[in-house]
Order: sequence, then structure tokens, then C-alpha cells
Amino acid sequence: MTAKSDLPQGTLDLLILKIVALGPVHGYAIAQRLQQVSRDVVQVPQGSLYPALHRLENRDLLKADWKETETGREAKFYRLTRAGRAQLEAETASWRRLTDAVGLILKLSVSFRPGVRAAWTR
Amino acid sequence: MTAKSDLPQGTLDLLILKIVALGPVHGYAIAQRLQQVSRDVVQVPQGSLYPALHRLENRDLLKADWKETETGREAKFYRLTRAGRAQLEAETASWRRLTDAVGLILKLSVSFRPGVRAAWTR
DNA sequence: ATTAACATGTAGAAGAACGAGGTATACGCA
DNA sequence: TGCGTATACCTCGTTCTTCTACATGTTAAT
Repeated sequence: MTAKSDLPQGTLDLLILKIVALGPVHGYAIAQRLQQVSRDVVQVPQGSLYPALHRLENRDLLKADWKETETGREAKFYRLTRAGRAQLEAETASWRRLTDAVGLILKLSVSFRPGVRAAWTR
Repeated sequence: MTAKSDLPQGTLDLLILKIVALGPVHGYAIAQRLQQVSRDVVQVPQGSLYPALHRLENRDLLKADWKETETGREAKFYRLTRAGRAQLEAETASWRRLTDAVGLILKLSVSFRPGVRAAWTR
């Protein structure tokens, strides 16, 4: 059940910033691209998407203006602000630091169990 | 500011399960080891640690018994249940799938901006 | 005697994600 | 013309996790 796609908290913002950094897009397209690029691993429900967008806009990391889609529909196109770009870089670095660390921990082997324990228990 | 260490949601449980899988440990030591092994990237506040442990215990992923520390103090030593081990494996796999996907997205370059847009806007 | 490190715990608030709902337009097709 | 589907936006309420801050007691070192 829980084996679907739940993104870790905070990651959604990072991904949105990243997609928007590639060029102006509207919300609906952001969700689609995330899903496509990740081969369906990342799926963003609208109930998560739009609140996230508004959140980022309120923090002045994104700016939006209404424009017409190629299909002739009005949509809010988002672009990064300067702060948004900085935030993207910071969060990207942070993400790497963190996943590297977690990866390191997950690679720990059980090779020390009975005896060597003293070395790192203390 | 937010550049401290905040773990993504759910990750704490995974890391705890992993450390406990290496052998019986008490809570305090779990936090220490996570910090050591990750070179201070991962820092678990006690207000996060103990609730997480209780959570995992309530889900029958961990079992605890009081024992004496090498330093002569009473402490709750946690060990994995069978379900806990299964959960660890599942969450590890899930973690990798997800970080791979996010890594892929973060590697996207801005090489397509002006022209190719049509290909993936649709 | 007092501080630092060890070891456990709770309460309350903040924040994020999601499911479920709602509105409205464009387009193809019967 | 009517209908369904895909596009495109939005919000509300619930649930879950985490963090800050607090509270308690023990052992070891200075």
C-alpha cells in the first residue's frame, strides 16, 4: 500500500525548483514532466502540487504570470526568481550531502557484531 | 538557515532500523553512531529519536529489553523483529528507487530550452 | 560540589503530503 | 448537439512526522 511513491518531505519543493529552472512552465506540466522523467517513480498529486507552488511563490522563490498555452488555454507560467535559483543550488547541495550520508550508512555491513562492538559502542 | 541537517520524512525510521540491524543498541548510542558514521551530516535530536523508537516498537518492528551498559547504566537495548528486518529491506529498496529517480531529475541540464520544448511540453 | 556526558522520556506546535472535492475550457467524436 | 476525456486551476480537512523545549535521573570527571 504505502509502496507507491511518497516523496520525502521537502523533496517536492526541490524537484519543482529544478523543473522550473529548465524554463517557464505551468503547474500541470511540472507534474507531468516529473512523472515522465522519473519513469513514473515520482507522481505528484494535485493536492500536493498546487499548495507547493503557492508555498514557493509566497517565499519569493517563484514568480508566475498568466500566459497562453500552445493549446490555446490560459495557464500560470512559473519562473525562478534570483532567490529561487540560489535556493535550488543550496537544496541540491544539501540533498547530495544527505543522500551520500544515508547511502554510506545503508552500506554498513554486519561484519562487526560479536567482538568489535567495543570499538564503536564507546 | 535551513541548511542544518533535517532528514527527509521517513528516513529516520530507515536509518534507525539499519543501525539496530547491526546488533542490539540503546537509543542514545543509535543517535551517536548515526552522527559519527555520517560525519555529522545526520544529527538526531532526542525529541525525534525517542518518539521514533516508540513508533517502531509499536509497529512491532523493534523489540526492547533493559540491560546494563558497559558503563554500568540501565538502558533499553533494541533489536529487530522479523517484521523489522523485512521492513528494513523494503524501505532500503524504496529509498534507492527514489533517490535514483530524484538524482536523475537533478541531473537534467538546461540544454533544451528554446526549440526542443515542443517535444516534452506536450 | 558542580559540571559534563549519559540515558530516558513527554508535550505542543509547525509543516508537508494527500485524498477528495470543486470549477472551467478545449477537443474529438458520435 | 451532446458527451467524454484531457487539460488546467484551486481548496479543505485529515494525518503523519519532525522539531523545539522541557523534564528527570545517573555516572564520571574536575
